[in-house]
Amino acid sequence: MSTEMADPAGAKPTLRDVALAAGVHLATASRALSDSKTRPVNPRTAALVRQAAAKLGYVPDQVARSLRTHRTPAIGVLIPDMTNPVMPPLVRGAEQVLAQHGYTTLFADTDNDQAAETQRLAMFLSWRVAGLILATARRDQPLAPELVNSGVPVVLMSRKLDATPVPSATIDESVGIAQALDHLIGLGHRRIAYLGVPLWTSAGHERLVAFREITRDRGLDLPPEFAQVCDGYSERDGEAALAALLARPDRPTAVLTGNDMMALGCYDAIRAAGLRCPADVSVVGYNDMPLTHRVDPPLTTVRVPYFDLGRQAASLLVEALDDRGSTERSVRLTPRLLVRDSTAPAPT
Amino acid sequence: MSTEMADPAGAKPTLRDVALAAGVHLATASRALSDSKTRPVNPRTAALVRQAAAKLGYVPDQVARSLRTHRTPAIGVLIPDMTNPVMPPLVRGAEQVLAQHGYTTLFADTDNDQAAETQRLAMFLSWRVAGLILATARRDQPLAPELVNSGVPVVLMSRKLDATPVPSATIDESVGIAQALDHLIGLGHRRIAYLGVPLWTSAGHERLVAFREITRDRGLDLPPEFAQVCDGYSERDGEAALAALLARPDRPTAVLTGNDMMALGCYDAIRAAGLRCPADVSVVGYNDMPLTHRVDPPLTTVRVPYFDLGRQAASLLVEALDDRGSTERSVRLTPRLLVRDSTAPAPT
DNA sequence: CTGTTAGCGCGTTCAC
DNA sequence: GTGAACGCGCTAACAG
Repeated sequence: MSTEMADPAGAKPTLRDVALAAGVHLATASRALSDSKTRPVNPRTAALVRQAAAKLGYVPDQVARSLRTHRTPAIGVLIPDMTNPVMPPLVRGAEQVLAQHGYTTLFADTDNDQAAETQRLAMFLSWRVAGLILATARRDQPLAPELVNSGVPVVLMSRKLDATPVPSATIDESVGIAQALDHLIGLGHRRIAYLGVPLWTSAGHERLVAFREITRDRGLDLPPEFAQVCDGYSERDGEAALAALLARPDRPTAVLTGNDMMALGCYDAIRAAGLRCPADVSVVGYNDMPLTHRVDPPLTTVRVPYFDLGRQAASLLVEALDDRGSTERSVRLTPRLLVRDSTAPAPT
Repeated sequence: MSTEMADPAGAKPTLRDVALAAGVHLATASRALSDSKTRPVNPRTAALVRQAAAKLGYVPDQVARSLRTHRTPAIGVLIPDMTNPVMPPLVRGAEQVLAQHGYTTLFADTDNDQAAETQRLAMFLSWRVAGLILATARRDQPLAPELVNSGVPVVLMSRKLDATPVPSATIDESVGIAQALDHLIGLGHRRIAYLGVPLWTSAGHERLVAFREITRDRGLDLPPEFAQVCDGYSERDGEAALAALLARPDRPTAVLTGNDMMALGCYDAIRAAGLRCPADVSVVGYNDMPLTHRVDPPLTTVRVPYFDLGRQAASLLVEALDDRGSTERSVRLTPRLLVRDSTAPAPT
């Protein structure tokens, strides 16, 4: 069986095959394809090599290249749960700029599980990723030691750490809370409650702190129970918390929640108490997840630019990778209140 | 500067360092850590090696390993758009079983763009991925030639190809359509319309075909305009299509749509026509995206097990990889109608 | 059971 | 400008 022909269906062509076909040396082919700055190559031969490569369907072996160069153009992205509606735009944004810069995105969903996170992190590290984007960070939990002394650059996405200063792309939660509060106050509300998401994320914590500070700032004198944190993120959590508050004689006339699901749960509590939204109680959500414009009533909520946040997180990392770790800065984006129909003037 | 000590903060320890520390040969250390089946190693020395590895913080270099073994435990996952609510559970499911089997997930969002897809595919191929999961397939568009003669196993997720038989994990669309139709027919509806999603996905095509077949089967005599396909996937697309139908003297009393967004657009058309849902017109959606239970009225829709679909797609691929490509089978899951409040008995 | 040796595919340092 | 040699970190052979 004579097999003198190039075998498009057989083994993958290697750089040597390309060099052979182009009638040049291996090293020349290498330089031609990666147009080496240090060792320029004759344009004519370069064209020849490129032609041969195309003809053979040559695809450079990233694995071999990485081993040689000790640079792996791959970034690990760790997500706590893709089902969380804020995650898809985050990931989409990150992947977009990473690909733009030639990086491949290694993806993992940890399902909010510590063991899963450790396992995925080890995977990423064994791939010698050039950097890591973490959307899984908990405020109180420092970066894993194996991570810090691996020396791999890390950027936190939509999260921050309390103690350790790690570059991050986050939003200014106080702006979102302030806009929501001022909207409500402008509508004449004075008894405003906050039902927060859990505090183990920086976002959750900052929203609560912002609520406390800004209400004090605006001269609102609220009972401490009016600023509380729920156990979870669900409609049921929001419903239960508001139900308790509505039973009070000094019940709130408006409620601001840490996410949209809880806001929708508030709808249920209001209805169950024989009240109406927004006539009796105004509701403001957070995140502007899909379809919140279609619920009844359409939800007033704080829109967070998650897609941009993902892009920024990736940009930060790419920058750091280029500048050899000089610019370890963070970025902070601004959310914007979206007024719909779940807020109305305070009842008199 | 004497640097005789192990440097946990310096260069990554290599297998040789581990072997040295454990007082064994490089190859022995290799076998100990990957407990090679073919070449068993003394449990005592194995423990020694493992201990040394742990102490040094050794992380095996997957890049070097892949170069040597010609096996890259990485799977590329190509997604058309993470913003599409069906995608997150798909990806989550796939990543979960891939990680379970030791595979790293390479992720890319093509933004429904051909050029982006080509670029990402080239990336994946250059990484010598062991397999590919594609959620981007278009019915009429065969697999890219560079892909087919790369020989990399491919599984299609939630999509199929018309001409080429590629293993896939999909759902049985005819079951979903049949359940929806029988529900409507049971409610006394006879004039039922279908407003489909575009036909370039197998799912879109199969839903339309199923609608036509089943309505004929059930003896419904529908004008051809009652089964139509919209240009896009949005609320506006659904609204416009239904508005035209509602203007007819023989307007439908029920409408089934190719996705949930279009179903919600139908709500708008119904309201604009001075009619009510479900009293005058019943609506059934498709996919059961988040919050469809909270819209007004809560949407009756076909729930599709996307998370399982993702798991199955990955399982299919892992199987094929184990069996060396012997079992090139496909899998078909079953959707289930979720009856809520957007459907009611036909008006008399 | 363990040590020895060779080389995966590529980029880079030297010589020419 | 181009050719030759070397080695990245690891595992598959083959001895011993």
